[in-house]
Amino acid sequence: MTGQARWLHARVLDTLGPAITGGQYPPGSVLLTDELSQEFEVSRSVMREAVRVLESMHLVESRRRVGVTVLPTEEWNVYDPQVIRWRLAGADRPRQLRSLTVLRSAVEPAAAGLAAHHATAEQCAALTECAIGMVAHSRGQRLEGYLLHDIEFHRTILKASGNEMFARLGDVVAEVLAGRTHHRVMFEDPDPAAVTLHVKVAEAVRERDAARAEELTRRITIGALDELNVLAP
Amino acid sequence: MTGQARWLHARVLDTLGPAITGGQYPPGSVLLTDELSQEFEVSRSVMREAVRVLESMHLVESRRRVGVTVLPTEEWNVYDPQVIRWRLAGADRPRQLRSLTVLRSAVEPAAAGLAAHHATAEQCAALTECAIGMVAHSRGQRLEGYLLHDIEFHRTILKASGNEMFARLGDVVAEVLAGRTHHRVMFEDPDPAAVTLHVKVAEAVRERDAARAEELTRRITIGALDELNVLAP
DNA sequence: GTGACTTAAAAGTCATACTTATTGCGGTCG
DNA sequence: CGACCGCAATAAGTATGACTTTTAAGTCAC
Repeated sequence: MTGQARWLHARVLDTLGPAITGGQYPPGSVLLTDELSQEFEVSRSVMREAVRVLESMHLVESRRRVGVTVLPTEEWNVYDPQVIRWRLAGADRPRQLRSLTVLRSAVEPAAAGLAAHHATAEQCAALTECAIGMVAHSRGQRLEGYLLHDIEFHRTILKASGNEMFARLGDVVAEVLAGRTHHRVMFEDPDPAAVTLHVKVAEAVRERDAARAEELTRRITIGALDELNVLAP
Repeated sequence: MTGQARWLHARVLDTLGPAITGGQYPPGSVLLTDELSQEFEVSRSVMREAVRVLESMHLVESRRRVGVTVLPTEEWNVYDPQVIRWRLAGADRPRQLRSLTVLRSAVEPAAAGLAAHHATAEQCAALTECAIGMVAHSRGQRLEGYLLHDIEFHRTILKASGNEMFARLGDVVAEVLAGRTHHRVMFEDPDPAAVTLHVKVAEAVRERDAARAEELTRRITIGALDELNVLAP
């Protein structure tokens, strides 16, 4: 996903970010810029830029004569896609997946309702196509293909809502869906009920039935929550 | 709110950030680090740190031999509290308030439902106190006092939900409520119906009635949306 | 024990020299 | 005339050293 970052400060962040969100430096820990720059074998300027980025994510706070202090979890910018990725890669992935799924279950039904009003003809077509793709990949251990269509489906709904805040959650939902798929027993086909629901949502949006789109999407997200409760009670 | 920032790079951001989100440098514009550092009379290192922060917010992208390019709006980290503040201070404040209010109307009812399950005794007490405070300040042009209790009420609900993603929206909601109050005709008292609803939500949470808390909160947010539609149709 | 003074540690700032990637130009060859 | 290749100009990236500022913490006198 991130791949070998081009810039030094980004490469430092690839290590330091996950280390902080992963609890390797618990809140209250003090880091020293000079020490870190030696440890990572980069210049102070590079390390300072990395610290600035961490600071803008409210992961750390830099104070004179003290150092760089790791902030308590409540301060973190947990909506920052980078922070989300770091945390999903870490130890408290299950906890993270749960809170994100709860967020989904609040947002996506509302987004679907709005999408029924605002979706363009192209978006309606895209939804139908995604749903068809999901049906086509719903049997025979073709989870990767299924996942791609699933992600695109939800992304399209969020975008078609016409609300910028909803649209920006597309990446988050993609991470959640990918995380779920990749940590499930891989020979298990997706729930047929969920597939049907997606097809019906596409239908409801196309027919401008907001209430139905919202209700059907709610059932999808409730299903996702139930699944989590079964896997990690 | 921000007040004279201690660090130079932060002072640069206080000007440059709003300039970008405000459309003064439209997407595609190219900035040069050297020029900027002269313009702001800071060293290149300071300007580079500022650019790194903007980059981490996905407002700009830095490329060798080209410069610092302003990214299209869809790329921006619109959940970053700083970005939200910058945009609320700018020209498209109404548009921004609307999309945030829609987000509220999706999230807050769900949060209230969860709060009914998870709120501690202290949080229940705080909610009741806030509601009482709102009632007490609901007449006679005491909007500032009303606002403070209103903000605290919603912050408490979001926190009491027990979901970290919801909790982190407390600041956003605070900004929205403040923005709404400060741009309304100031001699108008708050809607009595809204006040009553808050009292009832506090009651429902205390009595662990999730469905009622959710429904009542939904009415509050629908009211907020209606209000927006009246003021800016 | 309290308060004022001193000190030292760490981040912040600045200037400069140097490296590296990339774009765009210009020239050559097909 | 167009396509391709290589060169040079440019702007960001990196490294380093000198200096400033803030502030925690220790010390000394009262």
